[in-house]
Amino acid sequence: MPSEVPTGEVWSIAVDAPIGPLSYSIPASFDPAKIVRGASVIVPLGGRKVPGVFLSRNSSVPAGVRLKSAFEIVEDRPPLPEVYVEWLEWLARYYAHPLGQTLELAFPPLKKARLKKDGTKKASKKAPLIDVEASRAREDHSVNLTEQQTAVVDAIAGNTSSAAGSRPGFGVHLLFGVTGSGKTEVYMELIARAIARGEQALVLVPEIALTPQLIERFARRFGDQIAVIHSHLTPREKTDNWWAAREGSKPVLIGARSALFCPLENLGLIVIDEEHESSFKQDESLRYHARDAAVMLAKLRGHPIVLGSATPSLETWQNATSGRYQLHRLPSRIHGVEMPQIDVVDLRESRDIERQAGGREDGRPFWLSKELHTALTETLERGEQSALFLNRRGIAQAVVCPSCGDSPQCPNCEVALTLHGRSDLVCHYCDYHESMKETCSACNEGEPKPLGLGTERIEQDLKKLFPSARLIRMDRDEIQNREDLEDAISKIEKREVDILIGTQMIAKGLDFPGLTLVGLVLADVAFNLPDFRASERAFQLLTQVAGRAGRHLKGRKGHVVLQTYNPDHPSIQFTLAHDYEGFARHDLQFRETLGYPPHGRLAALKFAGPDLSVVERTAQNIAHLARKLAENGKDKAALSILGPAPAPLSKLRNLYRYQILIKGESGSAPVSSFCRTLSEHIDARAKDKGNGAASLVPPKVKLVIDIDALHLL
DNA sequence: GCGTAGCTATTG
DNA sequence: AATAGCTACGCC
Repeated sequence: MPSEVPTGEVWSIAVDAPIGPLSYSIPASFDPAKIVRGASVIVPLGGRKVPGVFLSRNSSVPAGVRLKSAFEIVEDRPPLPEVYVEWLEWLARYYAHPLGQTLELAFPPLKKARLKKDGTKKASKKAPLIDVEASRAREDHSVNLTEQQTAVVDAIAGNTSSAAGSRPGFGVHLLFGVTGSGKTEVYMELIARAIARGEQALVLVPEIALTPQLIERFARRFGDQIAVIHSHLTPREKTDNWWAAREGSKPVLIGARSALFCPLENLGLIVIDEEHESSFKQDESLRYHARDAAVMLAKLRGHPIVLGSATPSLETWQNATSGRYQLHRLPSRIHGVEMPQIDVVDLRESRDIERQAGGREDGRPFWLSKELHTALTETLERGEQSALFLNRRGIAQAVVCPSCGDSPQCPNCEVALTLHGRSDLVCHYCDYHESMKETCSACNEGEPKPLGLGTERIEQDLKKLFPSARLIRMDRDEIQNREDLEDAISKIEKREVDILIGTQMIAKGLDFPGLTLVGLVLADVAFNLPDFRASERAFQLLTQVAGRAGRHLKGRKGHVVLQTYNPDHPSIQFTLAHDYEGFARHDLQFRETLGYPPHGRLAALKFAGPDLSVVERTAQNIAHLARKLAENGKDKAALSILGPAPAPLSKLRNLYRYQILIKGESGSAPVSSFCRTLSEHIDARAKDKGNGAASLVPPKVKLVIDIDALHLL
């Protein structure tokens, strides 16, 4: 009470720390015009200075608190538009993340020593005006859309063509079409119309798809009117692009997930391409799903959002077929290109395919069927390109001692070590590696033998089998950064490669005219995971990989050879038939019987800590609390608490992992609000510690709440 | 006696 | 998340 309150004004400010908003007094020296909800301000917290955001004027000063004064308004940060504040408040609530740390995402990073600097943003201001004329010119390039494409554009943007007509209101539109059906042209026409209305457009794509090719494609249509944000830009480039979009000098912003947080005053359209991609879900800090968050933003702002995919997530498909979203189909590949021919090879039938590392008379390695061998040979002879896909790196999945059955495990993780090179045993989850011993270290007798298959082994075998073929391997061992990826892509485009071997890295978005054969070496890898979404991911992956074949062939189909031990698996059967809708019907039915999303919602409570028994006990305690809360709550019938159970990967990087799943029935989400309640109880118990109540989550155990969790491993 | 590594509690 | 404050230990 000694510090006299300078102006009497007290504001609730969301600070950049994992705590709720706090109250601060505002010095009289502050420009009253700048003290507005959404403005960025620097405040004292503990012994330091942190950024915060004005929320609201406090009518009453909290009792028993010595207020501190805010330091200064951050001049080089534009205040957040109200609609963005509301959206970020929703995000923070829904995903149970501290508000201050959520709001912070909507600003450019703060300079460490932030004194008055005036130059920073003016530099970026000058850039915009230059290009307007040039981009005008490009706008005039009218693009010929097919009838179907035009119909979709009109359905989304309203029939009045680009003339400044009425603005289309909120609506979620699923653009459902195979690769090559022309989704991008639809996006671009919608964007062009938004620009014509004087609005901005935001395009989100998976980070991996944010290639120069993609940018170029948009640049050809929109010239310098586009800003791009992704994680591989330098901080300077990022800041420049952020400002160009923020100030509206570039009407189009293309970016990965995080670009969603750039506040665009005139935003009138959002496009989420490849909406099913799981990389749209952030797996740390604010665990948001960019697609869902974008839908909420569009709703608050009142404009359309377009989700595009050939294999929509079942969540989106459910919404589209139930009428919540609008479904638009682009049924055929344009320019008369046909879907590839997919042949299945049943690995159970071909006895000669059994693991005989030595190979066979014709020199074929054990993993290569006669059918795929023939197809490869013929494709090589035609001078065309092939791609072999296997979602597994290395030489062998594990090594096993033939005399005692032991196989070396990672000391830090609960997984087998993978063989790389001649004798390198590597853990795919941490950086651990050791060299393979001559004799088994468990029994001192047997000589460890490689078991299973990886891309590196495929490459080795192919080198022997086709000595003159030019091979390239694309997996995380070979392609470490963007540059590697671009080099590889350009090599393939220049036809300096005959056979491409890769993991799912090659599944996404790559489009090579010379590629006519795709071999799926072991399709089973995709769906043999202990996750209820494994079938969905497998179907999407297999369909995408298969779709790489013959994308530019005329009068002939691309060829896909799919090797599997489970030819009857739904993921495979529906892939063969190019039948997404059949797959969706099938898998949705399965999900319904178990009450899994999209029938209801799911949240995961994930525990990790160095001591197994402590982690287990903590999980049990929280599960107990959760069950008690669920019983008392009004939604008790709609909620079920599953577990705790060890996570499928029960130990990673020396941390033991447990999980509790919170499952809520269909309808809107009580799951999120239940988790918030639960989290509040846990926090409250932690505060009560003084009274002898032990904290529910001991310091060594980390608990994260993952709303709408996507990865349950 | 002091210096410090590790752990806890707190932030208006 | 960052930090100030506290405790237990190590050292000459």
